[in-house]
This record gives sequence, C-alpha cells and structure tokens, in this order.
Amino acid sequence: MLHVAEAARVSVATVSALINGTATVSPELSHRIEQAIRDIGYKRNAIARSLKMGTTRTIGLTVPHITNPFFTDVVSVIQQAFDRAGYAVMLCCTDEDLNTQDDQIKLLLDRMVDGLIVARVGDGAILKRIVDDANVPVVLLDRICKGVDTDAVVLDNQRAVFDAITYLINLGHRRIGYITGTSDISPMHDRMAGYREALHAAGLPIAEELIRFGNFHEIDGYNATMQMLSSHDRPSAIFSANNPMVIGTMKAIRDIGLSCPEDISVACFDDFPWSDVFQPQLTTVAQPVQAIGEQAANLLLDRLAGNRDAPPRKLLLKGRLMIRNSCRPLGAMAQSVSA
Amino acid sequence: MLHVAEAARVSVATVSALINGTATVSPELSHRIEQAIRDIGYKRNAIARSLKMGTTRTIGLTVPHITNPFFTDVVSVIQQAFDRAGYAVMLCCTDEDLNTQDDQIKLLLDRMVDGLIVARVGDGAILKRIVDDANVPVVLLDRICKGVDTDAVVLDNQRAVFDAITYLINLGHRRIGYITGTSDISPMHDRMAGYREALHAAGLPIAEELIRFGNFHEIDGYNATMQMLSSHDRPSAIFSANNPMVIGTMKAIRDIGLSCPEDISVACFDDFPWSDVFQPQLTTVAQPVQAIGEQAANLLLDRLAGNRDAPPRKLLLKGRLMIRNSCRPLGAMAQSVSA
DNA sequence: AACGCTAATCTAAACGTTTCGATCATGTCA
DNA sequence: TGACATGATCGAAACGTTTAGATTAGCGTT
Repeated sequence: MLHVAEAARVSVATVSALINGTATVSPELSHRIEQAIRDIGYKRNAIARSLKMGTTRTIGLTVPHITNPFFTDVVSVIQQAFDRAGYAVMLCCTDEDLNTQDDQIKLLLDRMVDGLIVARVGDGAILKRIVDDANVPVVLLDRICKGVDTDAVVLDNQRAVFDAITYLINLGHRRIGYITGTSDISPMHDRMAGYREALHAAGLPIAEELIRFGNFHEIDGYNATMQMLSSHDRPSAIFSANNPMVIGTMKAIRDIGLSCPEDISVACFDDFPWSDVFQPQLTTVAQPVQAIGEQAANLLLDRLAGNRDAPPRKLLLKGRLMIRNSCRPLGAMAQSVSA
Repeated sequence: MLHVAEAARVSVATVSALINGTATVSPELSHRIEQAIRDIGYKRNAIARSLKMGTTRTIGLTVPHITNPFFTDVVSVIQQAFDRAGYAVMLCCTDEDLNTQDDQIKLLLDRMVDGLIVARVGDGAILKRIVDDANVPVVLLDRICKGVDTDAVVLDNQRAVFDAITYLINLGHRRIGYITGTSDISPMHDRMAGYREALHAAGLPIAEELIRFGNFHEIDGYNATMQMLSSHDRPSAIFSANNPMVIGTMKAIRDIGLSCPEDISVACFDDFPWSDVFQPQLTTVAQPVQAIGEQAANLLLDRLAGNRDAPPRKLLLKGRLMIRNSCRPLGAMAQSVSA
C-alpha cells in the first residue's frame, strides 16, 4: 500500500479511503490510485487488516471424522454458507479424541478465528473455558455439553432411536443387538437411552450381552457383530448407532455366512447417498443434514453480525426413519422359535 | 504481551525471548514472566506474529466437492498430515466451477496462506498468475494444468480407464456406454482417452451416442443413463467416469426396471467404503487415496520447509481395478444376439 | 585499575493496515 | 473583505508481535 501511495503521489490514508470507500476521494486521485494498484498488482494484506480490525473473517470448524457421511454433508453445507458470507473456514478433524479436540480448538483460537462450530465434543475442559471467557461465539453441533451454555443445534437422538427400535419390535424382533460408540459423548448416550426406552416400553428385557461398545470405526462394528453372531443365542436384528460401524456389521454378517435381511435384520443411524441403490437397501435414521448445517451457520453468522447478547439458543431437530428393506418381519420365525 | 511484561517488570523483548526460546532468560525473570502469563491468561496473538514473520502456518485446500468420496478421503489425509506438522487447513469447495475456484483461491491468498493444494482445477487464469508470481508454493492434485509448471500428484487416468474398459471388452461387451464430466478438466479428458484407446485397441467402433456428458452430479448420471437405456440399441455395459454419477446410473437402471449385473454391467471410477458390502458389489477403479494425500502434503511441506528452488516434481500414481460382481460375462448373450 | 568478553536485558524500529484529528484549499455568506 | 462551513487530503498513532542492535552488569586478565 505504501508503494501504491508513492506511485500515485498520495498518502496511504487516501489509498485506504478509496479501497474501503470510507471517505470521498476526488476523481483525479481515484484514477491515479487505481492505476497504481493495477501497475503494481497490489493486493491488500488481510493479516495486517485483521490485526488492526480485530477480525479475521475466518471461522473454525471441528468434526470427529470427515469421512463419516453425516459430517461430510454437514461440513459441506457449512462451508458453502460461510463462503457465501465471505468467510473462510478452517477445518479440523478430532478423530473422536478429546485431547486432539482441545489442541485443535487452541490452534484455531491462536489464529484468531471469529467464531467456532464444534461438532460432537466431549466434556472438554478447554471448551468450557473458551465459552466462559466468551471471546468468540461458539455453536455446538450434534451435542449439548453440560455446563457449556451456548448456541447449539442437535438432534432428538433419543426419540429417533426409540422410533427405530420400536419399528423393529413391531416387526416381531425380540432380541435386538445394539452397537454404540463410547457413551461419554452425548449423542451416544441419548441414543442408548432411546434403545432402552423402546425395549422397556414394549415390556422386553434388556440383555446386556446384546449391547456392544466400539470406537466409531468400521472395525469396531465388525468385531462387535462377530461376537454377537457367534453366541448361541444370537439377535435377530442389529442396530448400529453410527454409520461407519454398520459397514463392519454388514461385512461380519457376510463373512460369517449369513445374509441380510433373510437371516438378520439391520438398521443404523445416519443415512448415506447409496442407501437406496444397492441391496439390501438399508433402513436408517436420517438426520436433516442440510437444515443442521444451515441452522448452525445461521446461528454463528447472527452472532458474528453483532448479536452477541441474545440468550443461548438451542435448536432441537427431528430425525426421520427411512424404512427400506434391510429389516424383515419376524412373525413366523418368532412363533417357530417359541414353539 | 505488554501487560505480561509490565506485570513481570520486564520488557516485551524478554517475554518474547522466553516464549520463543530465542535467547536465554535468567531463571528469576523466567519465573516472574511465567507467573504473569498464568495470572493474566495470556495467549500469543498469531495474527500479529504472522504479520511480523510473514508466515501464517496455514495452507489452503480447494476441492470440487467434499461429498465425492474420493475427495473426502483425500481431504481427510491431507488435513491429518498438516495437523501433525502444526499447520491449519482452510478448506474451500469449488463446485467444479472455474470462477468459484478462482475467487476462492483469491480469498485464500488474501489470507496469506503459506501454500496451496488445488484439486481438479481447470485452466484457471488466476491459478496461472499465482504460480507464475510464485509467492506461495502450489501443489496440483488430480490434475496437471498446461502452462502451469509446478508440483503435482496425479493418477494415470488414461491407463486406469483403459484397463477397466479392456476388462469389459474381455467379458464380451461390445457396446459400452460411457458417462463423463465436462472434458475441459484433464482427468475427464484423459479418462475419455483411455476409453477410446481401449475400444480402438480391440478393433471396436466408437459409437458417439454411447458417450454422454454430465456435470459430475448424481442427476446427470441418472439422465445420461436413462437416455442410453431408452434407445433401441442399448449398451450392455456402462462405465461412469466419476463416482456420484454412478449412483444416478444405478437408480436409473432400477427405475427402468432392469437389474445389474443381470441385464446390464456397471463399473465406475473411484472406489468407496461400501463398495464390497452391498449387492451388486461395484467394480471400480480405486485411486490410492492415502498415497495421493500424503504425497501432496509432503510435496508442499517440503517446499514450506524451504526447498523452494527445486524443479517442479510430477508424481504419477497408478489406479487399481477392483473387480467385483457388477459386471458379468456376455459370451452366451453376445452369440444369441449375433445369431 | 583498565580492559575486554560474555550473558542478560532493553530500546526501538519494523510488519501493513485503519482511523482520528489536523491541515488546507475552496466557495459562501454577511 | 473577513469569517466560516465544506470537502479533500494528509500525518501519525495504533494493532501485537519479532528482532537487530544498544546497554548494562559481572567477571577474569594483564
């Protein structure tokens, strides 16, 4: 900018005024400055501007795994929304690890992001501090964090799983395997609550050996399914509380020589683009990803626009059971077993 | 930092020296400074640091669509690699649009990223300028751009499709539909070349009505497939040059009342996690996503580490045909047709 | 006692913007 | 003609760091 000012024989203040339109500049000087900008190929240094202005027009976004189709979609929507608003997005993947997440949030704050969208956080001590210090607005995604009182958009996880399990029960299933992630993360906790609630409401016992914990990855789903299917009294249906793990479930079913839905019914949380193309077409709980992403972006953009003092807003969205053909009725079979 | 210095009764230079370890600070002052940092809760301002140092420890990454599983995986690998190296990643999605891409690259450069990984770029004028001005190192991904001489990691697309089409030909297929994205983008161009080369090598004619252009999205694959299947002389196999479009192909086959592979064989570019779980298990060309992401990250990190003057390095990786059960031999059927 | 050497610390100038208040020319009004 | 409002332009301080070079103190040599 200094060079531009010199070349145009004006002060830097005038150049800045022209660029930002913050003051009127005479046509003559305007012309000289524009010429100089072109000649030199000047580009404003956004870092210096950020330093002076105290805003980077950048937000931070952390998700557990971008390869999980739910997060892929949400990230995509959020990125588009902020792109439209002229913001850049810094993306971090936490690998479901609390320490990693805290580190990455620190990394983002170091870089002076103007706001933060944090997906699926555990009870991070850092996060609590951040929100309390209230330097930047934070939106929680997919998770409400006890003690952290801030904007959030989450799914009614318990209800969604309740509906799915109830559907299986109505099909005649009595022994329903449940594969979940570690339950220190609230969606996992709430989904499990939905499972228990549905069994309870139907007057069914809860068999603890049918509940398996994994670490969100395909291999965990595989192992959990293998264990359940190897038992003498195996379940007639399996519900997986996340999407990557259900791939493991399907592979285990295949490897053990069974088939879905003939031998065993399967359903899972989170829809994916292929779900109704291949066989079996998987019955899933679909989250409204578009709405989730947009709402989260809107909440944050609203804060960034200056609405800092409004009380925290919690948005609770509803999941939708996408019934396809991976679950079959168990009427006849249930009778023959009990006979 | 000023406050810390005052509280510790030292100069800011000493504080800086301690924080960065750039000079020895006596134990006594160290202790006072550390105490002050804790008391005040001081955090270094990375923006000011970037301004002074001329480096942001941030890189920019642009991809066409993060929802395309190939790019999802690559983004994930790259993000991890830079996270390990202490860099942040700014992510942009260009939606396959050249203007969007140029805008986003400008956005990233404005923010003074230290380097850039650009996936699947067209012949962007901006990109050429950027690389020529050589302010920041650039790595091209999935694409070599004529006239832009910089580091790149790409697949041998022509060879990969040649292998896939040859496989179909060896199964007895003679009329093979080909669905591609707009061919101004080099992978699409090269893949098409592989298709033509394979037909040519087998002495088969190229039926232009079997080549359909789409815009990379599911709906385009759907429409293209519908058109081909509605003709009186429909193909016995379809190859889709990208992954989202093959979903459309499968849906069109289903909607028109045919089934794969019984009535029509299908294969496509890019593997995905579900490919061997459901039926039909799709035959695909798998790219070595892990290697691609890592190599790209390494090339850029090497430049960032100071190796600026090395000549541009082009890495050419090989695809791998993953043969599953979505393509069936056509021997008997071909005879009955020709009879 | 004068000197030089080393280690610790500080002063002040940069980095590239924005912006407040000052300056200055010009035209208007009494 | 003098006072004054208006509009355009500028000078300089500030944002929070890093760092080159200056300063100071302590200590061993001669």
